[in-house]
Amino acid sequence: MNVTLRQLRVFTAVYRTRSITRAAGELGITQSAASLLIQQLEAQLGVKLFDRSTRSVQPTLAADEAFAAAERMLSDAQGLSRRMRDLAQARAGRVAFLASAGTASALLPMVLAKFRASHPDIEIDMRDVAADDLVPRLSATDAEFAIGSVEGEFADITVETLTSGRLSAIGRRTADFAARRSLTWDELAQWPTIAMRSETRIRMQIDQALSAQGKRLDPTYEVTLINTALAMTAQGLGLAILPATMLPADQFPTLIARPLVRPALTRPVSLLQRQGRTLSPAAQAFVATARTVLAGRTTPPSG
Amino acid sequence: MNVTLRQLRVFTAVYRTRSITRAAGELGITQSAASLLIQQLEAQLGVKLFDRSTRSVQPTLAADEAFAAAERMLSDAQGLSRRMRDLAQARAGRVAFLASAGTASALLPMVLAKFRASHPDIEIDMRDVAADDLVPRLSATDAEFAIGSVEGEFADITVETLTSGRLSAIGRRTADFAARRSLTWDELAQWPTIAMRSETRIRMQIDQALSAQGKRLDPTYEVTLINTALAMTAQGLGLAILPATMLPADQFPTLIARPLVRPALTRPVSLLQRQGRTLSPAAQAFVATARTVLAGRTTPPSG
DNA sequence: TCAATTCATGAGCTTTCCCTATGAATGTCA
DNA sequence: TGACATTCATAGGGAAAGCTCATGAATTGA
Repeated sequence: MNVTLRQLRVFTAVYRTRSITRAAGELGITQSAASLLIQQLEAQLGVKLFDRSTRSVQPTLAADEAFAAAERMLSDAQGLSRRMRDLAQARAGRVAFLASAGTASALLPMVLAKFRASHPDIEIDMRDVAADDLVPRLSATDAEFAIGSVEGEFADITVETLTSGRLSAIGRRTADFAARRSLTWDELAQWPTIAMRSETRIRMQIDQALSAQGKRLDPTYEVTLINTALAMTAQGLGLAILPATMLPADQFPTLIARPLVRPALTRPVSLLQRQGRTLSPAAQAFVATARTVLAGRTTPPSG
Repeated sequence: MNVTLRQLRVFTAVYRTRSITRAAGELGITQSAASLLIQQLEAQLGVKLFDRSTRSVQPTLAADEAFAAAERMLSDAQGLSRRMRDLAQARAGRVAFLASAGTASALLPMVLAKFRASHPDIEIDMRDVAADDLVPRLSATDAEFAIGSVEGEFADITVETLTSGRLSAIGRRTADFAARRSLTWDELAQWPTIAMRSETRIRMQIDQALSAQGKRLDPTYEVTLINTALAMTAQGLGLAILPATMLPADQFPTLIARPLVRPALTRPVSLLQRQGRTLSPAAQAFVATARTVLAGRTTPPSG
C-alpha cells in the first residue's frame, strides 16, 4: 500500500486539533477509524508522527515536517478539483478555434460579444485563416473547432451547418432599391457593384455558379475585406454582393439586403469538429452561443 | 468519495503512455482496473480527461491542466515518503538539545565529533545553559533532551546516568603526584589547587559534602571554565579539582587524574528526557553515540 | 474478411474500510 | 484516595470498494 490522501487528511486534522477524537469529529468519521488511519500512515512512512497517551496527542518533529507537505498536497487536490469544476462549468478555461477570414470579421464579432458577456473569464483564441486552410489547420493545430464555409466532406471531421445566408445585394435604403423583394443577377447591371476579389472563396463560388449559366459578374469595385465592401456601400458607392448573413445590422443600420435570384445561391457557415474529440466545456459553451446567435440570422430558404 | 492518489497515478501513466493497457502494465494492475480508475476520476472531477476509442486515448485540454497538478502531488507524495524515510534512518534531520556548560565544553565535543562522522547530514543544535536551567528549559523549549549533572527527580522528566566521574585531582605527571593512587581532600593542602568558582554546581557539591564532614576546600585559584582550570594545570600552576570524566586525554596528554577520597565524591552525567515524548530518530542516534562514547569514560566506582 | 488489438462492462471474489463495542490508561473532582 | 469521565487502542463483523477474469464491441491492418 501507499500513502493516501485520506490518511493525510486525518493527519492534518489531528495535527491541528491535537486530538484524534476531535479530528474524527471534524471529518465525520469515528475515533477508531481516525486512530487506525494515523497508525497506517505512521507505518507507511516508517516514522512516529504523534506521541500519544490517552490524555494528549503531541506531534513529533517528523510530524512538523510532514504537516507542511501534507497541507500542500491537500490544497493541490482541492485546487485541482475546483479548477476542473470551473472548467466543467465553463467558468474558466480557454477556447482556441479557427475562423475563415470572412466569418471572423463579419459574423463572429457578435458571437464573441455575447459569449464574453456570459463567460467573462474564458480566454478566447480566435485564429482567422484562409478558408482553404480551415481543414488542414484543424487537423494539425490545437484548435478545437473551426467556423467557416467549406464544401465537401472530410475524413475525421464533422461538418454541421450553423447558418446559411443567401447571396444578396446589399445597399442603402433608397426608394428604388428598397422597393425590390429580390434582384436577378442580370438586374445588377443597373447599379455599380462591389464584390470580393476573385481569389476569395465567396467570389469563386459566385463565378462558378454564374458561368455555369453563361453569365458573369462584372463588378465595379473588387475588395478583399468584407468590411471594406460594406463601408463602401454605406458611402453609396454601389451594391455589395455578399451573403445576407454577412451584414451586421447594428453596425450598418442604413444598409439592407435583397436576395439575388436566378440563380439563388446560398453560402453556408459551418462548424467543423474533429471526429471523436470532445470539445472542452468552454468550447461547447462557445459553440452553443454561436448556434443561437447565428440561427437567428439564417435566411429562410425561400422568400 | 474524493480524488485519490491511486487515481492520479493511473491518470498520469495513461496521460504519458496514451494507452490504458500500457499504463496498467506499468502499474502492475489489469487493464480493466485502470479503465475503472480513470472513469472514477473523470466522474469525481466532472470532466472528461481522455477521448478514447478502442484505437486511441487522447488527452483533453482539461487533462493537460490536470496532469501538471497530478504530477506535482505525486512527486510531493514521493518526496514526503523519502524525507520521512531519511528521518527514520537518521540520515537527515536535526538534533536540538541542551547541555550544561561543563558537559558541553569538556565532554560533548568528542561525542559531537563521533556523531558527525557517522551522521554527516544531521544538523546539530547544542545549547549550553547553566546546570540549573536544564530542567526548566527542557520543559519549555523544543530541545529534545538534555545532558548534564542534575540531582533529584522531576515530574515528567526521566533521568538516566550516562557516566559518572569521581571527583579527582588532576595534575601533571610529576613523580610525586603520579605515584599516588588517590589523594584525600586533606592531602590537597600540599599543592596549590585550582577549583571551580563557588557559584558553579560542581563546586557547590564539593563544598556541601566537605562541610558535612567539617572540612573545607581552600583553593589557590578559582575559575569559571573547566578548560581554564585544565590549561592552568597543564602550565603547572597546581592541581585541578574536577570530575575525572572532565579530562579529555587527547587534548591534555600531560595531565593525569587521581581520585579524591574521604569523602569520595562522584558526579554523574545524566541524560534528561521528557517523559512520554519519543526522541526523533536523529536524537536517538545521537544519544546512542553519547552512550557508547561516555560509557567508556566512566570511572569505576572503586579504585 | 479475418485476426489482432484495445477499451468497456459485468460477475464474482478478495480485500479494505469503517462502525460498534469494549478495554486500558490517565487526569479530575469530591 | 477512589469514583468518574475522557481519550486512545483494539477486536469483530458487516458493508463497500477494489481487483481480476471473462466477455463484448469497435477499429485497424493484413
